[in-house]
Amino acid sequence: MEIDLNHAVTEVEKHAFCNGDCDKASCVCCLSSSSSSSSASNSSASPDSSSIYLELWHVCAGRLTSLPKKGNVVVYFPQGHLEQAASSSPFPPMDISTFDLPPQIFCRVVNVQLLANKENDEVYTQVTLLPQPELAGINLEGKELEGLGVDEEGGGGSPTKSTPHMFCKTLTASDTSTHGGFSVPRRAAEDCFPPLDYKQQRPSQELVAKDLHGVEWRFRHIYRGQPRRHLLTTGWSIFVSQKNLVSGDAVLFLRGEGGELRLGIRRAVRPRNGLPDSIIGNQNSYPNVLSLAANAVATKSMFHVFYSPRY
Amino acid sequence: MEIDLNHAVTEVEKHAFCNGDCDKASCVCCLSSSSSSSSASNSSASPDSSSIYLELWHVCAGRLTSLPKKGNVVVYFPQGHLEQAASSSPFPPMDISTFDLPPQIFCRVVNVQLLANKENDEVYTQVTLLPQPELAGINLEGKELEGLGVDEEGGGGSPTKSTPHMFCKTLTASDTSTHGGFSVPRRAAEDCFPPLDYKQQRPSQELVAKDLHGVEWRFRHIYRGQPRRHLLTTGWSIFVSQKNLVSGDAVLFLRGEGGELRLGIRRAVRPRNGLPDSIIGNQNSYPNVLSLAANAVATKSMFHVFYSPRY
DNA sequence: CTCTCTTGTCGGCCTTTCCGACAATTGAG
DNA sequence: CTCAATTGTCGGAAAGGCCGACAAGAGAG
Repeated sequence: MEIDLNHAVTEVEKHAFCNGDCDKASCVCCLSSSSSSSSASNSSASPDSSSIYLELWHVCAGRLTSLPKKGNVVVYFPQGHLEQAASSSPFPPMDISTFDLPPQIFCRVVNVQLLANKENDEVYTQVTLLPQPELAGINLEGKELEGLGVDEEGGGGSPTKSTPHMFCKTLTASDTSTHGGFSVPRRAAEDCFPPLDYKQQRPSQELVAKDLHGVEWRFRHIYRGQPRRHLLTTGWSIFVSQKNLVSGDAVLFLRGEGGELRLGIRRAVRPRNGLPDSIIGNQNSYPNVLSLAANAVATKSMFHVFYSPRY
Repeated sequence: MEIDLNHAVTEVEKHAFCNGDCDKASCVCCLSSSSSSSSASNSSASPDSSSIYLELWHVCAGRLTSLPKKGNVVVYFPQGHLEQAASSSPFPPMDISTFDLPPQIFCRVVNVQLLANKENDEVYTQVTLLPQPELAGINLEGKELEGLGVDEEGGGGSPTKSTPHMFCKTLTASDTSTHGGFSVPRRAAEDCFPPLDYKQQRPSQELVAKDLHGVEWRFRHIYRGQPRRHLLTTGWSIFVSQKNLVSGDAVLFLRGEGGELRLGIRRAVRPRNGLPDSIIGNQNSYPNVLSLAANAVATKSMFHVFYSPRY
């Protein structure tokens, strides 16, 4: 499973392209297609295709996430998709009979792109499906998939054991207040950050970590206080304010093989305000969602399904 | 002169490439070749090829700078180049007779690239010369050029009249202290910045200006105090610290036709510490400087001369 | 010269941010 | 339970940074 997923995404990045959907949402393909040009000191946006990025995506998505496998045949349920879209849409419910669609559509998974919303760092996937009308009559056993992203193998998709050094901490009031910095759990700091010289009185270093968009964040990591503990000071408050973090949200750090750091966020589940808070909701909502599928079936072409693993 | 130079640089950017010399120095070609991919919120590095960039370069270089014209024939003086290189080199002087070079080498100017050092924003040029052995005997009148960058037309190279809205201010102690912001000369603000609504008590706006590397800097521009004056507050101190500015250095702003702002710096001449403080010094210094020219003469191929207009 | 306009520097004050003190909490045994 | 390790929150202090006051300096007439 892990290997397959990695392959799938590597393919995506090789044939990188950017469609209209990328207008507001930052997508991996766009960013990784930016060349290796030397970038300015306070900017950087070119996540590599290393496995640590995939791991970061999965960790941000939550460990329970599983994804459809590229190349597999899945079943797309228009009704299910419509209901899901309706739940986050401001428009009144629509009648599925408007579209001349069968209740189940067999599709091959052509592509699975791991993406992240540029506005709020929400992770999501774009699944590219190609209808397979010749399979319309077969038995469902084994190869089925719900409309949105339940993998055949159940919950086996998170790359737990290939992420040796990572931690995730729910932010406290002190972490998010402007009064101080971020208190790093001891184990976390020792696992993920370069070691400090504990013989010094207040050993410190600069950490640089990239988020899902390839943006670099810099933090001063210091070991001080009585009792002594690990803290992130300078740079932390900027990160909190730019990402709009509040206590209850979580931040996570990953250390790659080469020692490079990645960081991501996982927001606390907040009461829904009824308005779609991400581009995903809009892309999946009326009147597009089913007409696109219907058109794909009619023309035997591909269509896209967006999927937010966390909802 | 201006038109020729513009053409020259446009050519450079069309056929953008990045050679090994760009390792530490940010060059225009590298940056402008980065595609139009959507960039992250706190990053941007893609200077366009508009004339305002050329103007910024010239203003940073100082108005007295003149440059060789692309397509012209110039005379390269190895001895002069060697002496110039020696003045900023830590190595002991060399004897020019080591190289089997004539005292004057007629060359055609194949290219003139306007570049900026990524580390310290120092402007410089890379002049590409092609030896013209068939001209070795002709008279010098009219078409001569010293080894490093004296144009045939003397000092006519700075685009003064095509830079309608710009200012340059030498920074005061107050401008560079952490205690406050930057006091903008009144004429300068009125010339270069969008007008404020003077009826308000403390009118303000956000200014965004790009430097030579295409990096965006944001400043709060406010008109306040008694007597009232223009100030840059938020964002200014970060600029000062990132650029390592001290009182005596100068900052300059340019407003383009479309209202877009550019800014550059011109450092005060500080006592030389003997060590070359830029990659240029190294590139021009022993043992490369003349052997590259000698090799070009022998193989009838091109060679490069780097030139810092301000020294 | 005088008068006005411009702008450099300063004190005041508020916010941000760094620091250790201390205590609440956690976890091992 | 007891004890030690960990870490959340706080007061204090230093630094950053916004404000107008004031006056030095520049320039016009």
